[in-house]
Amino acid sequence: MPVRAAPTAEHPGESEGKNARATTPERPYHHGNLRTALLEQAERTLRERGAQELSLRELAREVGVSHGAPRRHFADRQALLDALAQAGFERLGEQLSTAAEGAGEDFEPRLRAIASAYVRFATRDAALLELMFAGKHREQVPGALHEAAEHAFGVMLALIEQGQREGALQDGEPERVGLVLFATIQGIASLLTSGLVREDQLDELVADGVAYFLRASRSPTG
Amino acid sequence: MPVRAAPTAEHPGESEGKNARATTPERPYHHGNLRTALLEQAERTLRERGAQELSLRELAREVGVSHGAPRRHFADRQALLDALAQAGFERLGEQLSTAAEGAGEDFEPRLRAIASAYVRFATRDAALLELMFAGKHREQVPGALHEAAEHAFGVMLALIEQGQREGALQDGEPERVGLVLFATIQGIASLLTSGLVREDQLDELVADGVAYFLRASRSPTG
DNA sequence: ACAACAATGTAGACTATGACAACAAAGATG
DNA sequence: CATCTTTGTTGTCATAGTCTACATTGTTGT
Repeated sequence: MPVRAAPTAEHPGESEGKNARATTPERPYHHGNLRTALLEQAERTLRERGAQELSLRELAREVGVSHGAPRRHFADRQALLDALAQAGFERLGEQLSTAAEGAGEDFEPRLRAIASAYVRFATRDAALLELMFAGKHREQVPGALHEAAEHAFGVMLALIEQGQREGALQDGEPERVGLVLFATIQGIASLLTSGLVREDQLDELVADGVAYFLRASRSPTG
Repeated sequence: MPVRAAPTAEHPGESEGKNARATTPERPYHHGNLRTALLEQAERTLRERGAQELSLRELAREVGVSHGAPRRHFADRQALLDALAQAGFERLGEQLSTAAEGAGEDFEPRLRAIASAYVRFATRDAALLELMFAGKHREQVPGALHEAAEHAFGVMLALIEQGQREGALQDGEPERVGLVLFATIQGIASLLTSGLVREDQLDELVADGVAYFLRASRSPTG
């Protein structure tokens, strides 16, 4: 079902050259920044209908481009999903950063702010977060994705180091301490997106998680 | 591509009645317990190639049944996935139970055993665990699935209550305390399946997580 | 025994998708 | 302005999910 009747060399269509402009909005042959447009539309669909519903062909249609076009920017469907996940980690990193900065200088408020921001992200973009942590038990985790994830984790690391400098947290490898915190928060997000905890239990759970982490970090090492 | 050339009323085949047995293994028209067979094969494929690769038609082929047959047992693909997730939660619950029982009577060893068992499950059945926590941000979480999940969580709850009776944990709603523990462990599993932590970091991380939980539970409430 | 009836499988059709290849159009480059 | 590269387009193929009509078997009530 060609949208416009295949203009071959023999049948140059209605010679929609530089003048015929009445019939169609006359989209240019080249989209301009198709890749970005696809990613944006994909993010919308992802949020509204989940990853399973994401179809390259449908995206192409929605963006107003032929079904083969996306292939120039994403080798296959998985490549698109990876790009989405990467963008997700970058956005998450930014949101964690701004949350931390917006919470003042002190360690504890910053910690709470980061945890809240993380969970807020999970609430608003559940499907995206799922995608970001979808291991796919895939052998090849693309480098760029891993890097973006590390960067988001880096925000937490910096916070841990601040906590240690201020004496609120015990010393020790920041990565190791950070992973425990990261796991707790991501676990809460996981319980949320899976529907095992309701949204109205969230604040309490986040507060509890942070409180446990802080309390443990102040106790003598066992 | 019919495996056996469509025996219609006009062409009753070679009248493969009760005697003709030389040509084919002669599968009975009714499989007997197709549902189970499908689930088992699905679990294998899930473990080896992930959920994305799961195809009803391929399952049907592998089990030796026509492509429409699965429909009698699973309304659609999602129903199969839900059944897999449910079975997963049931199996997880069992494994947590046996781990706890096998660890003696004391609270702390039991806690460690449960955490280890959980993470072992995540290691062996990463794709399945992903499926179990795939929120699908679906409005309708099937009741049976939710029930199975609650049951698995119940094993943790019982442990929490034991800890409280023995004074190892503070008092408080067990559900609330349990969620923090659950989140931490599931978060670790999440980091694992997503590839953000390597398998050789696991033991340490689990030990840390449990230690944090225990230490926090013994400190004065903040 | 046997005649409905329900449960389970089969076969075919339809649409959609992802992936690929051959071709067309526009930009970039010298 | 000729050539090369990038980006889109169109057509094709295999496969999947889903639905419908039909076949076979098991079950049940009489």
